[in-house]
Parts: sequence; structure tokens; C-alpha cells
Amino acid sequence: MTAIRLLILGIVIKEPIHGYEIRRQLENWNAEQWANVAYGSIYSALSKMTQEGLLQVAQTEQIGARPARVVYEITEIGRAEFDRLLHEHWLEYKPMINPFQVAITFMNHLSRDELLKALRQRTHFLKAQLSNVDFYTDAKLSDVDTPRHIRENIRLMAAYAEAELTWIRSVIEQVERGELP
Amino acid sequence: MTAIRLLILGIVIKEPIHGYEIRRQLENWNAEQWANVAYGSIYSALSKMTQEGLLQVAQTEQIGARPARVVYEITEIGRAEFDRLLHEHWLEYKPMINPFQVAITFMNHLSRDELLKALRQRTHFLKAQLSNVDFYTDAKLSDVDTPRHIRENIRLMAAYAEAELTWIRSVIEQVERGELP
DNA sequence: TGGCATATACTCAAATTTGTATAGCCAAAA
DNA sequence: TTTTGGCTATACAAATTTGAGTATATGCCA
Repeated sequence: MTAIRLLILGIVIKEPIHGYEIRRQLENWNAEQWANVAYGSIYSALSKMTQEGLLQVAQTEQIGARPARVVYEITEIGRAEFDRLLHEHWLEYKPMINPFQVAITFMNHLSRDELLKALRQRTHFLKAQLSNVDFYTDAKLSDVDTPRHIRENIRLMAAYAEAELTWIRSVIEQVERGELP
Repeated sequence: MTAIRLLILGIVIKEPIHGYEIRRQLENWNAEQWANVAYGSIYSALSKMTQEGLLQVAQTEQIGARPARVVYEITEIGRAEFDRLLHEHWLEYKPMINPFQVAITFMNHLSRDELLKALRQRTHFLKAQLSNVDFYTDAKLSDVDTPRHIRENIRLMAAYAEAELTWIRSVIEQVERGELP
């Protein structure tokens, strides 16, 4: 929960903005690949943080008969909280939650063939990820809304993917030699 | 939520067991480092899954006047669900949720000095992680309750940590050269 | 100009998660 | 013998998250 708050505060701090636009920003950053951003929770977080005084409503824009846009802006308290959360995220070590490691835990419940198939499947996904990296590092750089250092985020993902590929290769070998599971 | 279910089903499938013992098993696997296992949610998941017919109560053991242990066992439906979830986790690519990447997103809000300090701090954590790896790969192997392939999980974590260390070194250099943020 | 896919924008009930509360047992120190 | 700290074991209210639901606008093609 502190993650979604930090993300929202960091977006609102730049300029007053409404929920849907925040969602688009997060999509633009591919945040769904490294954060829990169910889009419903943007709105919960916005009202909760408003209630707590971290944000305030700047204006509501009625466009036709659609739901009115609610534009939020950050308060001084909100700025302080952003700083606090940012430092917390930089200085504390919070584990990364990886569903694949849950799968690994029960490796021994798959047959040899299923396991090899799954490992190769995973290899595919990881390579697909990597091939996106070049695309993004080029394309996103020219996009004005995307800070240049967002590229570093993508590079880190690529590094994780490479590491996992190496690991998978070694596991495949062990499975083929009958040492695993 | 599917992750905690898979974990619990995979533990209960081996033998009838009560909630607290499940918790200890998860601690033994260092599950808090790669899964969301707030220990309260073990009990929620157990009763929910019982209600859904995936588990059933095998017995309740009253020891003195303490809360009675409720021992659960898996049902046929539960076995089927375990298989389904296991395959889902092996064959689908689910993103890993990484709070550090949220921090990276707002790298530019830290001063150069704060950033370098934070990066070095992170380096420390990662090296500490790595130094645990040798310990665990040795120690856990002799533990009967810990399947041998759990070691692979630890090796994967080490691979991620190494990858991140390399990434951090490159970022530090860029920051020192004034190219970031 | 009408129709269809896609985009805009938020709401809310239901499901899930969290963390604290409760409360007794046990071993060792004082 | 009493105190103290830590382990055993679950319950549950409160907070959070999810995702389907609602309803309108807009662009595009024929």
C-alpha cells in the first residue's frame, strides 16, 4: 500500500492531475510489471489520502454527462509524506514478491517432462522481455513524459531476466542429468 | 492470493497439519523473502478453503486451555486445485513485484549525495544476502524437512542479487559522471 | 449518418489482508 | 518459588484491494 501511495504522490507532486491520467502515466511506465496497480485502488488511495490531508481537490471538471473528473493537487503534508516514503523505499530493504519462486518450491510435483516444458516456456517469456528492452530504451527516451532515468528501471528488469535465464539453463542441465528434482 | 493458496495446499498435501505448523514451514523456507505471507492470512485461507471443500478438518487437538489446534487435511478437490495452481504458476508469466523499482522511478527526487548513499546502502543489503547463500545451501541441505530443490530457490535469489549489484555499480558510475539522474 | 470498437472516468460491494489481541504453556534465572 | 521472556495457537475488527459495473464520448469506416 505504501507503494501505490508513493507512486501517486510522485505523480501528483509534478502537477494537479485526475485519477484516470495517473493510471495512464503508470501504464506508460509499465508499472504493472513491478508494482501492484489494480486501477481501482488508485481511486481508493486518492480519496483516502485526501481525507488524510496529503492531497486536496483542485477542481472537478464536468465534461458532458460523463463522470466528472476530479483533479487533485498535493499539500505540504503530502510533500512531506512523499519524501518520507521515498527515503523509506530507498533505504530499507523490502523483499520482492515473485510468484515464480512459489512455483519453484513445488518443482518436485511436476514430472520430468512437464518440468522441462515449463522451464523452456519460461525461457521464452524471458527472451521476449529482453527483446522489448531495446525497443523501450530507444522509444521511451524520445517521449517527453518519460523521465530519462526510467530507462534504468528497464535495464534492471533486463538484468534480472538475464540472471534468471542463466539459472534456468543450469536447472535444465541438472534435470536432464537426473539430479533434480 | 493464489500464491498463499498454492503454498498451503502444497504443504497440507504432504500430511495433515495445523496452521501454526504451516507458518513454521514457511519460515523455514524463508518464504517471507519472495511471497506475501502475513501469518494472519494462513488462517483465513485455511477456513476459506475448507468452506470451499479444498480442505477438511481432520481433528482438533485441545492441549491444556490454549486455543485448540485445528488439523487440516486435503481433499480430492484440493488436490486438483493444487495441480491447477501449480501449472498456472509454472506456465504463466506473472510479474514480480519489486518495491525497489518504485524507488528507482523517483530517483530524480533525491540529491546526488542521498542517491549515492542509498545505492551504497543497497549494495550492503545485497552482499549480506549473498553471504547467507553459502550458509543456507549447506545448512538447509541437511535438514530433513527442506526438500533438496529448495536450494535452487536460494540460488535464484543469489542470481538476482548479483545482477542487481552489477546494475548498481553501473548506476553509481553514471551518477558520479553526472549522467544521472 | 449510423454503427461499432475503443477510450474516458469513476463507483462500490465483495473479497482479501493485516496486525493486534488474547491467553495459556514452559524453561531458566533470580 | 516467583518472575520473566519467549513460544504456541488462533480469532477477528479494521483497513485495503479487486474488478466488475455503469455510463458517456469519440473516432473511424462504410
